[in-house]
Amino acid sequence: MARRPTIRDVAQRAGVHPATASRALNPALPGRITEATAGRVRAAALELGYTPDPTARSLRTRRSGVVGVVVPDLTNPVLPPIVRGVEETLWDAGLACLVADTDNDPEREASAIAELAARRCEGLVVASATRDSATVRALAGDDVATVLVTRDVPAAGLSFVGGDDAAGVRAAVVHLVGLGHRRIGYVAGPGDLSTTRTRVRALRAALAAAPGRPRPVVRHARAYTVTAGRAAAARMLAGDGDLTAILAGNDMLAVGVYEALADAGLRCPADVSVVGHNDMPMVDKLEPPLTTVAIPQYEIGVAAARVLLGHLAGERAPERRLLATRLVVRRSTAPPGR
Amino acid sequence: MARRPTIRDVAQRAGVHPATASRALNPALPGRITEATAGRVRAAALELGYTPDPTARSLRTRRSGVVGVVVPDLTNPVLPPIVRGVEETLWDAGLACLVADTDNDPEREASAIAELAARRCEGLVVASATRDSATVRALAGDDVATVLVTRDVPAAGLSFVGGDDAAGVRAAVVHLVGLGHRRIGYVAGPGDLSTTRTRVRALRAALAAAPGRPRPVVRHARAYTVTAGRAAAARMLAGDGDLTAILAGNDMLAVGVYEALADAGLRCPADVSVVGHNDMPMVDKLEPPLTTVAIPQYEIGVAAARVLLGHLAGERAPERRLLATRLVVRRSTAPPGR
DNA sequence: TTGAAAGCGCTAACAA
DNA sequence: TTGTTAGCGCTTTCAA
Repeated sequence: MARRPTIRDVAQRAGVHPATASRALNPALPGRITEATAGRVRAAALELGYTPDPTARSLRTRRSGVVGVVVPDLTNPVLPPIVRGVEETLWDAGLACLVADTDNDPEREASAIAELAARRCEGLVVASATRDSATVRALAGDDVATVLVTRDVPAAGLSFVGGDDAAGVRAAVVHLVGLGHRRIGYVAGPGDLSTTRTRVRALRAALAAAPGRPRPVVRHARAYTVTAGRAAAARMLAGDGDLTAILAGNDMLAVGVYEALADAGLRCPADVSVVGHNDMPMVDKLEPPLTTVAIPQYEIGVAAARVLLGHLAGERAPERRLLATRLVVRRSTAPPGR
Repeated sequence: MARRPTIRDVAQRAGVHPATASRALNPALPGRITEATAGRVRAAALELGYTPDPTARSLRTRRSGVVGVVVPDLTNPVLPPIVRGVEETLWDAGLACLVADTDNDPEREASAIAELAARRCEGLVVASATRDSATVRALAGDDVATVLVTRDVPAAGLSFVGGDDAAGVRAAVVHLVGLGHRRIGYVAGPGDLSTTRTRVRALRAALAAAPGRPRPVVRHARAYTVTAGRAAAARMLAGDGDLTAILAGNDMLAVGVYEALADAGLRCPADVSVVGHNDMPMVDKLEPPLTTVAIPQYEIGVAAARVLLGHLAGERAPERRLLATRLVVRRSTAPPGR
């Protein structure tokens, strides 16, 4: 027998009907089977090295056992830990992950999601959504289980899992204000991402609540990249030269801020303190090591997978989970004017 | 019609037989179709929003359209660019990627590959292989198309794509020797990985060819991680205190070397020069910026995907592709004894 | 060029 | 508890 064994081969060998063999190998199916026959079937399956054909099973059960994972850019160090959390959790639940990278391109997001739907993914984990993504919003109408990660789409009625960014930014501001800073700038990411909005809003609120109500100075970078951060920080330093601290929308931008400071002949933290967001790998090795808002990346991935599993199990109501963030103080922040 | 349209719906609407509709929508199939009927079928498909069910198609054609990608640890910054190269190239060829992370665990590698095989992956891209992986070696006997990436399994008769590490290490040694270094240490990775072997062998050969034939000092780290690198470098410094330069098996280890030097009160590059391998993201932001052997990560991924596509197209002979590496000189290397 | 019939491997529904 | 029948949606073979 050169070809792979089928359930019929197993059944024949065990002297039972294919349907019986199927039930014996799959206890979840309706119909109790004698332990005796079940044993014979299992033995036959083992001897033949039988593994069920997932394609045939999918066709019959209408369940593919596959989940789509859509990421904006796997090269961004924040994402791999999240993807790992998703992947490991789903894998343990018997689901495999089809990963698609959109390169932050809405068109590629649309085609990726279409292709994943065409492949009959049972669920979708989407980390690439812009706030106004029509593609993602359309998912809410579909019956496909969906969880947004990190990047939310307001009012889409979809589940969302991310870090509690507002609390993180608040802690960062409290930290800086406590050190004595009153002139604080914020290098934000692109405005079409929910993360940016959330963080900027939290910044404004935190400053409004701080002693002396420092005026928020906000500049948007064109992307969450080092070069974009450098450019935005340079503009900020040119416009508001008296800043003593700069928060960055994420760690990539923070590295850009470092570069802009160096360009301007300013030292960190002696002249300007810097705070990042995400605590991505390696930022503790920068000079100076970066103070940043740590988000539980792996746990976010795990939580997203769990929420998705809930939807696949029949839970219809969308869920929002904000996981605790934590300010990690390193050497990029210090009292001003030293 | 709440349910998705099938080929029968399309056929009915176009007034033809399902088989005809199938042929009309899939020109590659045998049997020429009149442009007139083909047009009607296409129109019907468009109106109904028909997309073929990949599951049913797979069952019939025995092709899943899915490729498995097995990585040792997505969190390692070298891998994401490679995975992106693989994923984008395969996606453009109409293949989707199932990604599995083994966490550097041979057992998980075995179960991942088994599961991917059970899911009828048409091909496999394996970046997790240890030199003696029985699981991977068994793939050579199977008929499943396989490409090893970065980590080879000698004599397995499988295709391999990676960087030209030997040339890279040679260039690094030439660079150090040119600066005047004669006492050079090598912090190697685990010995069960082909990358480690290749790089260590290249180091020995390069030193043997250098003026004065410097004696190679090699210590193995237990894993390609910062902490393991730090420990190995500490042992090395304790044993051979007169080293003026240390090459590291990869950039993670190099960061560990930085830490061990700091622990020992030594400065880089004033006291000891350091060279890494891979040029992973952010190592140019370390203090000092790391001199390292750059491997074309994304291109390696693309090349691996291309080789796999070749196998899927019928090419049986295994292929070996070593992509050019390049020494990137930054500030972690300088003449000795300053 | 098109239609008819069959079947990929599995499991759901029903019957015994 | 087990067997029978049928069919998931598609494509392939064969016949017209």
